[in-house]
Amino acid sequence: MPSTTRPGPAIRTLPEPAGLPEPLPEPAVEDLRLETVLGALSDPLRLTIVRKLLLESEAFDHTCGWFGLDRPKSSLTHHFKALREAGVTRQRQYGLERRSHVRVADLEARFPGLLALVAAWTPDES
Amino acid sequence: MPSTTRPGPAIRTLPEPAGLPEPLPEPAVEDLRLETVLGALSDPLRLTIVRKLLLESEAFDHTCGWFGLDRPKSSLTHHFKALREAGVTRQRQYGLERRSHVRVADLEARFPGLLALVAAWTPDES
DNA sequence: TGCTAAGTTCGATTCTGTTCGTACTGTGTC
DNA sequence: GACACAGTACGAACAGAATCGAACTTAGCA
Repeated sequence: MPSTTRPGPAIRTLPEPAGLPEPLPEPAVEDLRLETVLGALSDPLRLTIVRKLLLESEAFDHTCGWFGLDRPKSSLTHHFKALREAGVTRQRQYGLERRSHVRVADLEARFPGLLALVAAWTPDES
Repeated sequence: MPSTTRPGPAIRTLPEPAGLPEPLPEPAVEDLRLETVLGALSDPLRLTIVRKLLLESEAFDHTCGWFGLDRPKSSLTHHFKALREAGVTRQRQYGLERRSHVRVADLEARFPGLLALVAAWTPDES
């Protein structure tokens, strides 16, 4: 049992820099479910996204386009939404763009070590 | 890249106690894929199975029946097979019974910390 | 004002997984 | 030998997820 189970009524956001746009709807830290997060990460494309965010950025948010994924936009919307709704990423709307970053602190608090596995992952080289 | 990528033609089994029945077909350690393992673990019933194996046994193998799962046999066969084919569990045939245990060493070698998350998991209490 | 670009929404299709009934297989026992 | 029992195999029904085209929304800009 995580000791963070009872911080009262679901807090949705974390203290982050400042004056940023509101994050799009996402599960609160204490509502993160292992099975849901694992499900979101059980897809190579989404692993690619999260790993790229972990390794090649972490400065700050990135747009869909930044990833250079060769898929139609509607497919990307789908996957980014899946990641966000599982609680893996946080998305913010900056004008036209929707930028994402990994909820490192939240995930590390609830599932320590999980992100390290994602960072160490390599796509199937077959 | 895992450094264990080229031990020649896939070795299928590990040195275990002795004179045990051959394990049913399973992926070799170096063929374990994160996305596949996560997919296998993204199901509450299978998380229950693996967690129970980790916490309440680890002495040695257990039959399907031992888990006391309230599902038809054909469903259980399906889930146990999914776990085995993903490389999470190893199964051996003992006469009539098919017994399972978690491939702790293999998983720990490839995905360190993952099993700890499963052990810490609790079913949705809603 | 009207274009362009980022991304969404919707809906259709396809794929994959789950669930489970029924029939089957093989071992041990009386 | 015949029965019970653990578990599989097969196949159908269903559910949910992936994929993606097409039409839409909206901010910024010329």
